[in-house]
Amino acid sequence: MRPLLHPSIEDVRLEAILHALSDPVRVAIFADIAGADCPQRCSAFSSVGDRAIPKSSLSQHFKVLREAGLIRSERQGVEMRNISRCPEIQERFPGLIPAILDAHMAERKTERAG
Amino acid sequence: MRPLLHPSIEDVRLEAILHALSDPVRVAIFADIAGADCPQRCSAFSSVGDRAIPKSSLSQHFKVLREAGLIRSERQGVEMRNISRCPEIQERFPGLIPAILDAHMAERKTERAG
DNA sequence: TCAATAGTTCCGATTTCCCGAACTTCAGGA
DNA sequence: TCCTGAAGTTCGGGAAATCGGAACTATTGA
Repeated sequence: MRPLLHPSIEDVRLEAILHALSDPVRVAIFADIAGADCPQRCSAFSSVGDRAIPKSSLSQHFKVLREAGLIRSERQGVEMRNISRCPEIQERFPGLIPAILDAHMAERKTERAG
Repeated sequence: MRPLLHPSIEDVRLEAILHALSDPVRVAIFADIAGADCPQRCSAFSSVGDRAIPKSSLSQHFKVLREAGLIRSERQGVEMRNISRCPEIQERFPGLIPAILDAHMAERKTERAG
Protein backbone atom coordinates (compact mmCIF):
# COMPACT_ATOMS: atom_id res chain seq x y z
CA MET A 1 0.00 0.00 0.00
CA ARG A 2 1.37 3.38 -0.94
CA PRO A 3 1.12 6.10 1.66
CA LEU A 4 -1.91 8.40 1.66
CA LEU A 5 -1.48 11.69 -0.16
CA HIS A 6 -2.73 14.90 1.40
CA PRO A 7 -1.98 18.10 -0.52
CA SER A 8 -0.78 20.99 1.59
CA ILE A 9 -3.46 23.65 1.75
CA GLU A 10 -1.71 26.02 -0.64
CA ASP A 11 -1.67 23.26 -3.27
CA VAL A 12 -5.42 22.73 -3.07
CA ARG A 13 -7.06 23.60 -6.40
CA LEU A 14 -10.58 24.94 -6.89
CA GLU A 15 -10.82 22.75 -9.98
CA ALA A 16 -10.12 19.63 -7.91
CA ILE A 17 -12.64 20.60 -5.23
CA LEU A 18 -15.41 21.21 -7.76
CA HIS A 19 -14.60 18.01 -9.61
CA ALA A 20 -14.62 16.00 -6.38
CA LEU A 21 -17.97 17.42 -5.31
CA SER A 22 -19.61 17.15 -8.74
CA ASP A 23 -20.33 13.49 -8.03
CA PRO A 24 -23.52 12.75 -6.09
CA VAL A 25 -21.95 9.99 -4.01
CA ARG A 26 -18.90 12.04 -3.09
CA VAL A 27 -20.81 15.17 -2.16
CA ALA A 28 -23.07 13.07 0.07
CA ILE A 29 -20.06 11.47 1.76
CA PHE A 30 -18.35 14.81 2.22
CA ALA A 31 -21.48 16.48 3.61
CA ASP A 32 -21.72 13.69 6.18
CA ILE A 33 -18.08 13.92 7.19
CA ALA A 34 -18.20 17.71 7.34
CA GLY A 35 -21.31 17.60 9.51
CA ALA A 36 -20.08 14.89 11.88
CA ASP A 37 -18.45 15.72 15.20
CA CYS A 38 -16.12 12.72 15.11
CA PRO A 39 -14.06 10.93 12.44
CA GLN A 40 -16.03 8.68 10.09
CA ARG A 41 -14.91 5.30 8.79
CA CYS A 42 -15.02 4.59 5.04
CA SER A 43 -17.23 1.58 5.64
CA ALA A 44 -19.86 3.89 7.14
CA PHE A 45 -20.69 4.73 3.52
CA SER A 46 -21.00 1.27 2.04
CA SER A 47 -24.41 2.52 0.99
CA VAL A 48 -25.39 6.11 0.23
CA GLY A 49 -29.10 6.82 0.20
CA ASP A 50 -30.58 3.56 -1.08
CA ARG A 51 -27.65 2.84 -3.38
CA ALA A 52 -25.00 0.26 -2.45
CA ILE A 53 -21.44 1.36 -3.30
CA PRO A 54 -18.90 -1.35 -4.14
CA LYS A 55 -15.79 -1.30 -1.94
CA SER A 56 -13.46 -0.53 -4.81
CA SER A 57 -15.57 2.42 -5.93
CA LEU A 58 -15.80 3.68 -2.37
CA SER A 59 -12.03 3.54 -2.05
CA GLN A 60 -11.65 5.57 -5.24
CA HIS A 61 -14.18 8.14 -4.04
CA PHE A 62 -12.25 8.62 -0.80
CA LYS A 63 -9.04 8.96 -2.76
CA VAL A 64 -10.56 11.73 -4.90
CA LEU A 65 -11.86 13.59 -1.84
CA ARG A 66 -8.49 13.19 -0.11
CA GLU A 67 -6.37 14.31 -3.04
CA ALA A 68 -8.63 17.29 -3.64
CA GLY A 69 -7.78 18.36 -0.09
CA LEU A 70 -11.34 18.03 1.19
CA ILE A 71 -10.70 15.36 3.81
CA ARG A 72 -7.85 14.03 5.88
CA SER A 73 -7.62 10.25 6.31
CA GLU A 74 -5.64 8.47 8.98
CA ARG A 75 -5.22 4.77 9.45
CA GLN A 76 -6.27 3.71 12.95
CA GLY A 77 -5.69 0.00 13.35
CA VAL A 78 -7.64 -1.85 10.71
CA GLU A 79 -9.84 1.05 9.81
CA MET A 80 -9.59 4.59 8.46
CA ARG A 81 -10.67 7.74 10.22
CA ASN A 82 -11.76 10.54 7.94
CA ILE A 83 -12.23 14.14 8.96
CA SER A 84 -12.98 17.20 6.87
CA ARG A 85 -10.44 19.95 6.23
CA CYS A 86 -13.11 22.66 6.25
CA PRO A 87 -11.25 25.08 8.56
CA GLU A 88 -8.15 25.10 6.34
CA ILE A 89 -10.20 25.46 3.16
CA GLN A 90 -12.19 28.26 4.74
CA GLU A 91 -8.93 30.20 5.07
CA ARG A 92 -7.96 29.62 1.48
CA PHE A 93 -11.39 29.91 -0.19
CA PRO A 94 -13.67 31.73 2.28
CA GLY A 95 -17.32 30.73 2.05
CA LEU A 96 -16.84 28.16 -0.71
CA ILE A 97 -17.55 24.99 1.22
CA PRO A 98 -20.47 26.41 3.24
CA ALA A 99 -22.10 27.62 0.00
CA ILE A 100 -21.76 24.21 -1.62
CA LEU A 101 -23.05 22.39 1.45
CA ASP A 102 -25.99 24.80 1.71
CA ALA A 103 -26.80 24.21 -1.95
CA HIS A 104 -26.57 20.47 -1.42
CA MET A 105 -28.97 20.61 1.51
CA ALA A 106 -31.35 22.91 -0.36
CA GLU A 107 -31.43 20.50 -3.26
CA ARG A 108 -32.05 17.48 -1.05
CA LYS A 109 -34.97 19.30 0.52
CA THR A 110 -36.65 20.15 -2.78
CA GLU A 111 -36.20 16.64 -4.14
CA ARG A 112 -37.85 15.15 -1.06
CA ALA A 113 -40.70 17.67 -1.31
CA GLY A 114 -41.14 17.48 -5.11
CA MET B 1 -29.05 22.49 -35.92
CA ARG B 2 -31.13 21.43 -32.99
CA PRO B 3 -32.57 24.15 -30.80
CA LEU B 4 -30.59 25.32 -27.77
CA LEU B 5 -31.55 23.73 -24.46
CA HIS B 6 -31.93 25.86 -21.37
CA PRO B 7 -33.13 24.06 -18.23
CA SER B 8 -35.75 25.90 -16.24
CA ILE B 9 -34.26 27.16 -13.00
CA GLU B 10 -35.92 24.52 -10.83
CA ASP B 11 -34.32 21.80 -12.96
CA VAL B 12 -30.82 23.17 -12.41
CA ARG B 13 -28.66 20.64 -10.52
CA LEU B 14 -25.82 21.43 -8.15
CA GLU B 15 -23.99 18.43 -9.58
CA ALA B 16 -24.18 19.88 -13.09
CA ILE B 17 -23.01 23.32 -11.96
CA LEU B 18 -19.99 21.89 -10.13
CA HIS B 19 -19.13 19.63 -13.04
CA ALA B 20 -19.38 22.49 -15.52
CA LEU B 21 -17.13 24.73 -13.43
CA SER B 22 -14.60 22.00 -12.59
CA ASP B 23 -12.95 22.59 -15.97
CA PRO B 24 -10.36 25.39 -16.11
CA VAL B 25 -11.46 26.62 -19.53
CA ARG B 26 -15.14 26.66 -18.63
CA VAL B 27 -14.71 28.41 -15.30
CA ALA B 28 -12.62 31.09 -17.04
CA ILE B 29 -15.28 31.55 -19.71
CA PHE B 30 -18.05 31.69 -17.15
CA ALA B 31 -16.17 34.16 -14.93
CA ASP B 32 -15.77 36.45 -17.94
CA ILE B 33 -19.41 36.22 -18.95
CA ALA B 34 -20.60 36.72 -15.37
CA GLY B 35 -18.35 39.75 -14.98
CA ALA B 36 -19.23 41.37 -18.30
CA ASP B 37 -21.90 44.03 -18.59
CA CYS B 38 -22.97 42.95 -22.06
CA PRO B 39 -23.49 39.61 -23.86
CA GLN B 40 -20.33 37.85 -24.98
CA ARG B 41 -19.86 35.99 -28.25
CA CYS B 42 -18.48 32.44 -28.20
CA SER B 43 -15.66 33.46 -30.50
CA ALA B 44 -14.46 35.92 -27.85
CA PHE B 45 -12.98 32.83 -26.18
CA SER B 46 -11.16 31.24 -29.09
CA SER B 47 -8.20 31.44 -26.77
CA VAL B 48 -8.25 31.35 -22.98
CA GLY B 49 -5.12 32.58 -21.25
CA ASP B 50 -2.37 31.58 -23.67
CA ARG B 51 -4.13 28.42 -24.78
CA ALA B 52 -5.95 28.20 -28.13
CA ILE B 53 -9.29 26.36 -27.95
CA PRO B 54 -10.47 24.49 -31.05
CA LYS B 55 -13.90 25.58 -32.28
CA SER B 56 -15.47 22.17 -31.70
CA SER B 57 -14.24 22.05 -28.12
CA LEU B 58 -15.41 25.60 -27.50
CA SER B 59 -18.84 24.69 -28.78
CA GLN B 60 -18.97 21.72 -26.40
CA HIS B 61 -17.86 23.90 -23.48
CA PHE B 62 -20.67 26.36 -24.16
CA LYS B 63 -23.13 23.51 -24.40
CA VAL B 64 -22.05 22.22 -20.98
CA LEU B 65 -22.37 25.67 -19.40
CA ARG B 66 -25.75 26.18 -21.07
CA GLU B 67 -27.22 22.81 -20.08
CA ALA B 68 -25.99 23.22 -16.51
CA GLY B 69 -28.10 26.38 -16.39
CA LEU B 70 -25.16 28.72 -15.92
CA ILE B 71 -25.59 30.76 -19.10
CA ARG B 72 -28.29 31.67 -21.56
CA SER B 73 -27.37 31.70 -25.26
CA GLU B 74 -29.30 33.43 -27.97
CA ARG B 75 -28.58 33.51 -31.66
CA GLN B 76 -28.29 37.07 -32.95
CA GLY B 77 -27.68 36.97 -36.65
CA VAL B 78 -24.59 34.98 -37.40
CA GLU B 79 -23.31 35.03 -33.87
CA MET B 80 -24.32 33.93 -30.38
CA ARG B 81 -24.89 36.19 -27.43
CA ASN B 82 -24.18 34.59 -24.07
CA ILE B 83 -25.25 36.02 -20.74
CA SER B 84 -24.99 34.52 -17.27
CA ARG B 85 -28.01 33.32 -15.29
CA CYS B 86 -26.52 34.43 -11.97
CA PRO B 87 -29.63 36.21 -10.67
CA GLU B 88 -31.80 33.12 -11.13
CA ILE B 89 -29.18 30.81 -9.62
CA GLN B 90 -28.74 33.18 -6.70
CA GLU B 91 -32.42 32.58 -5.87
CA ARG B 92 -32.07 28.84 -6.04
CA PHE B 93 -28.62 28.42 -4.47
CA PRO B 94 -27.85 31.64 -2.56
CA GLY B 95 -24.18 32.53 -2.43
CA LEU B 96 -22.99 29.56 -4.47
CA ILE B 97 -21.85 31.34 -7.61
CA PRO B 98 -20.25 34.31 -5.81
CA ALA B 99 -18.28 31.91 -3.61
CA ILE B 100 -17.00 29.98 -6.62
CA LEU B 101 -16.11 33.14 -8.52
CA ASP B 102 -14.34 34.55 -5.47
CA ALA B 103 -12.36 31.32 -5.12
CA HIS B 104 -11.49 31.44 -8.80
CA MET B 105 -10.21 35.00 -8.52
CA ALA B 106 -8.29 34.21 -5.33
CA GLU B 107 -6.60 31.30 -7.06
CA ARG B 108 -5.69 33.34 -10.13
CA LYS B 109 -4.09 35.93 -7.89
CA THR B 110 -1.92 33.44 -6.00
CA GLU B 111 -0.80 31.70 -9.19
CA ARG B 112 0.32 35.02 -10.69
CA ALA B 113 2.12 35.91 -7.47
CA GLY B 114 3.65 32.47 -6.92
C1' DT C 1 -25.42 33.70 -56.15
C1' DC C 2 -20.96 33.63 -53.95
C1' DA C 3 -17.84 34.16 -50.20
C1' DA C 4 -16.95 34.78 -45.47
C1' DT C 5 -18.04 34.21 -40.65
C1' DA C 6 -19.85 31.89 -36.39
C1' DG C 7 -21.11 27.80 -34.46
C1' DT C 8 -22.59 22.87 -34.63
C1' DT C 9 -22.25 18.00 -35.56
C1' DC C 10 -19.87 13.76 -36.62
C1' DC C 11 -16.62 10.45 -35.52
C1' DG C 12 -12.32 8.21 -34.23
C1' DA C 13 -8.57 8.44 -30.77
C1' DT C 14 -7.52 9.14 -26.11
C1' DT C 15 -8.66 9.51 -21.37
C1' DT C 16 -11.34 8.74 -17.42
C1' DC C 17 -14.63 6.12 -14.70
C1' DC C 18 -16.69 1.93 -12.73
C1' DC C 19 -16.56 -2.32 -10.24
C1' DG C 20 -15.41 -7.47 -9.62
C1' DA C 21 -11.52 -10.09 -8.20
C1' DA C 22 -7.34 -10.52 -5.94
C1' DC C 23 -4.37 -8.49 -2.68
C1' DT C 24 -2.46 -6.14 1.75
C1' DT C 25 -2.76 -4.86 6.64
C1' DC C 26 -4.05 -5.24 11.07
C1' DA C 27 -6.38 -7.15 15.38
C1' DG C 28 -7.86 -10.68 17.94
C1' DG C 29 -8.10 -15.36 19.27
C1' DA C 30 -6.60 -20.52 19.85
C1' DT D 1 2.76 -18.40 15.87
C1' DC D 2 -0.60 -19.31 12.68
C1' DC D 3 -5.51 -18.72 11.48
C1' DT D 4 -9.52 -15.87 10.44
C1' DG D 5 -12.19 -11.95 9.60
C1' DA D 6 -12.61 -7.10 8.76
C1' DA D 7 -11.27 -2.76 6.29
C1' DG D 8 -9.30 -0.78 2.44
C1' DT D 9 -6.28 -0.81 -1.76
C1' DT D 10 -4.78 -2.18 -6.27
C1' DC D 11 -5.33 -4.34 -10.75
C1' DG D 12 -7.48 -4.86 -15.09
C1' DG D 13 -10.90 -4.67 -18.63
C1' DG D 14 -15.27 -2.93 -20.33
C1' DA D 15 -18.21 1.39 -20.42
C1' DA D 16 -18.59 6.21 -20.68
C1' DA D 17 -16.93 10.93 -21.24
C1' DT D 18 -13.69 14.11 -23.59
C1' DC D 19 -10.90 16.12 -27.28
C1' DG D 20 -10.31 17.98 -31.76
C1' DG D 21 -10.05 17.78 -36.98
C1' DA D 22 -13.11 17.72 -40.85
C1' DA D 23 -17.38 18.46 -42.77
C1' DC D 24 -21.65 20.75 -42.23
C1' DT D 25 -25.42 24.55 -41.34
C1' DA D 26 -27.09 29.12 -40.94
C1' DT D 27 -26.73 33.95 -41.61
C1' DT D 28 -24.88 38.33 -43.52
C1' DG D 29 -23.05 41.22 -46.99
C1' DA D 30 -21.27 42.07 -51.61
